[in-house]
Amino acid sequence: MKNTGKLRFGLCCIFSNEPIKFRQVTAKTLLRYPRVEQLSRLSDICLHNVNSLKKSLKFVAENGIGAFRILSPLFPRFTHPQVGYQLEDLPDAAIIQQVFEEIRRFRNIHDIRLSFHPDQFNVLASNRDEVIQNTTRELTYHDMLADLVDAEVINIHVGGVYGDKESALSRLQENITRLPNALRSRLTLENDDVSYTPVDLLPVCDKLKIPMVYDVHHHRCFPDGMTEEEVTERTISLWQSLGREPYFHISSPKYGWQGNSSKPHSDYIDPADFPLCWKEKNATIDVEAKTKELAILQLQKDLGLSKA
DNA sequence: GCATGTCAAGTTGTG
DNA sequence: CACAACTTGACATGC
Repeated sequence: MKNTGKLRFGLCCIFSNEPIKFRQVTAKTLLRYPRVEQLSRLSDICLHNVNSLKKSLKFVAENGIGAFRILSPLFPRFTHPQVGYQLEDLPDAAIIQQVFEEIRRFRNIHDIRLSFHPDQFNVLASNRDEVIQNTTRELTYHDMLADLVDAEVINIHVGGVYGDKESALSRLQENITRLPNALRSRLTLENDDVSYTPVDLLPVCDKLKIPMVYDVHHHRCFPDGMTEEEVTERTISLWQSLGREPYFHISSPKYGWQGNSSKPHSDYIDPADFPLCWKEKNATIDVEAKTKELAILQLQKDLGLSKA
């Protein structure tokens, strides 16, 4: 993989101002129609969404943004037990494949780093077999998409503690080692704001050779005794030991840092929240903010990293 | 049109 | 116990 040797920012999933939209459909709606019509509706949406993805990468490349997080329901309800489907079931499968091909080429030429962040239902530490099976199915879907677009990272949280963190972490490790190799090589673990800190995750990541995505906002919400500098260095060495570029997340809290249980993301990133030790690093930083691409462009400006 | 309730899924903390 | 929060609102319905 090409490496620019610079800090790059990542846009998460959707746009604020830019007229690029992704479509959705619920299982409930689909279930009102016979299978043939379900597939035809799904095909329309999937084709629309891959075209939107292509536009997204174009925007990203034109604006000096180096990474893009792809929204999980790019193919809505793909793994749903009643209405789930395969790519080849869709009437537009061939065209969709062709758009994927264009996306892969574009990504490669412009060195755009692609990732996924499967949502909170994916819990590899669960003590319920059903949850593990659903998670595995969902991660396999993400891995298929990752193949189609040449994405590097599938990033998840550990999830629950179940009153015993050691056991949960050991189940996590057990379940990770059972995943197919290709999927495992894309998997990353992210520290969260209520249960698992970098202190919890780094030893597991070292052992399994799974890199950690360091979310500094979560770390500030849920500190663990390590400094931001220490975690940054450990994160970098983990990724570098695998020959890969480190991955960070940044966001600003909407209602300040006062002991507020509710911590929605702010519209923009306060440059004061950007860790000094991240500057000059060779790393990718996903920007999690309500105003999406506007927040990235503003942050690039604030930090003197604008394209121009 | 526009306002409002709903959507597959897990887990936790707050009020 | 109900609900919001989490990486992200969009969609369906009813007026």
